[in-house]
Amino acid sequence: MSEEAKAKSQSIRAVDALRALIFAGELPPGSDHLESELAEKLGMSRTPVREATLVLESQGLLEVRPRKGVRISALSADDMREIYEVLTELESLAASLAADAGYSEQELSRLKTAIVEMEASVAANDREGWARADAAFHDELVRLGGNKRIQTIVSNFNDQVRRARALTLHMRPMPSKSNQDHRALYEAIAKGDSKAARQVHWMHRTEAKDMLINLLHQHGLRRV
Amino acid sequence: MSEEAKAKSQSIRAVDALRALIFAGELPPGSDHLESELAEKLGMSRTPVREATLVLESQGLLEVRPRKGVRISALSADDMREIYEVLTELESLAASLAADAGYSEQELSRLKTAIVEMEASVAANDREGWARADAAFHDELVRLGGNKRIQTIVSNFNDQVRRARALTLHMRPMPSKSNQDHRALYEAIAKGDSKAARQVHWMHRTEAKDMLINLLHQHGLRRV
DNA sequence: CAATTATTTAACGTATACATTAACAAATTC
DNA sequence: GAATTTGTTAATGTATACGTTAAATAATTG
Repeated sequence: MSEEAKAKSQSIRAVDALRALIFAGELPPGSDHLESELAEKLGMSRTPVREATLVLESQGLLEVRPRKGVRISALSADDMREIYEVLTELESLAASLAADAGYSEQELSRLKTAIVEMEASVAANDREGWARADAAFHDELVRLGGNKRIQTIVSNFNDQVRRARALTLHMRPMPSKSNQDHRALYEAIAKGDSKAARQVHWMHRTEAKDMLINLLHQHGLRRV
Repeated sequence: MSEEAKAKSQSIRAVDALRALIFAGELPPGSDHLESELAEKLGMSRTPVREATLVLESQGLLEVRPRKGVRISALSADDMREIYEVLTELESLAASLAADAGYSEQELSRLKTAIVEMEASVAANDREGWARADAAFHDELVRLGGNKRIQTIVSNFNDQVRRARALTLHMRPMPSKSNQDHRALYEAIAKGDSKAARQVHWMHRTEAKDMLINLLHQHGLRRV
């Protein structure tokens, strides 16, 4: 019943720690950091840090630039568009697959819970709560799709746009239309209507993408 | 005008060499290899080999299993289905984006060339030639889509199914229907009909997926 | 004799020393 | 004085030594 291995390797610790520092904004987008600095900051030698940077580079969170330090990725609006195009497509596929899988209401309970939480959060004007429930909804949707490759890619890309979402969370209107979309998607999946599920979610994500990109432009956020 | 840096690092050489060994079947799917063996085989120390295995693991070509050696990935029919689902979706998106981009016939010339080559190869009963041209067609399609993230993912996944494609190349009928699909896709892109481009390619890839998976089953290839 | 516990061993994970290389500065040449 | 060359330095890339850990084997106990 133990959760995880307690004794993680330094490399894994380095990956986790660097991710945390990046998400916390302590290693801001566009900033450069030497391996030796990071190693000292994390209290370990360069070796596990190097390994961690390779992993994080493959996930698009940073870029290893020999002799210039690792550079924390900064995304342009265009990068954001590219990522959202992929997210839109793959999540829509996941929605379609989930509908085809013929889940019972029981099996869709987490999806339902997330919807209820989003609605409660909107009513309470709680944006952070809404964002958490929204993330849970999308995670669960992709999980229900059952395709592990989609799960991996979507998870990576969500990490990459995490900052941009956090930045714009308070700039946008309360997402009430969004909640309607989620209910419609839920119904489509429950009914096993894969065409509708795909369509509804595709539109939902496309609107979210346009919203996000407009906000970035309006607020002059060239790279985040 | 020099092509590339001549002096590549050992890590990069290790990535290239291991990929080549995997594709050549010298490191067969499912086989295990110690870091030290690989290091000796490549004539370098463990360090760059370790770094290479991390990169290749992130690309899904192998799996690092502490104290059991790195295991070369072996894909089941189900893995193949997952990968093809993603390939289908993302290539179809690329087709749609390419159609929207409004390319001139000039800019579509490589696509056209690949089509002509595929037709000539079918006429000459040259499967290897057809496979090369088909790969060129798909690569160019994705390039025309213009989304770098799609290019990266599709390239990775193509690497992963490379063996399965090679294995089944001689089991399938000569792909003449396929050539019709390619022409139809070309027309849709040239006309700027993104809906049609997406649809035509989606169906094309879905049929290819079903064909491949059936062949794997029929020939009892449980993992490749 | 089965099951558990100790021992061994081999492979990995990490630190570290050092070689290599690219960026920068200085010096020299034209 | 500009441009090229040379030298310096700092950071990375690589090898290697060694500690750590998990798998396998042997030993022991009930």
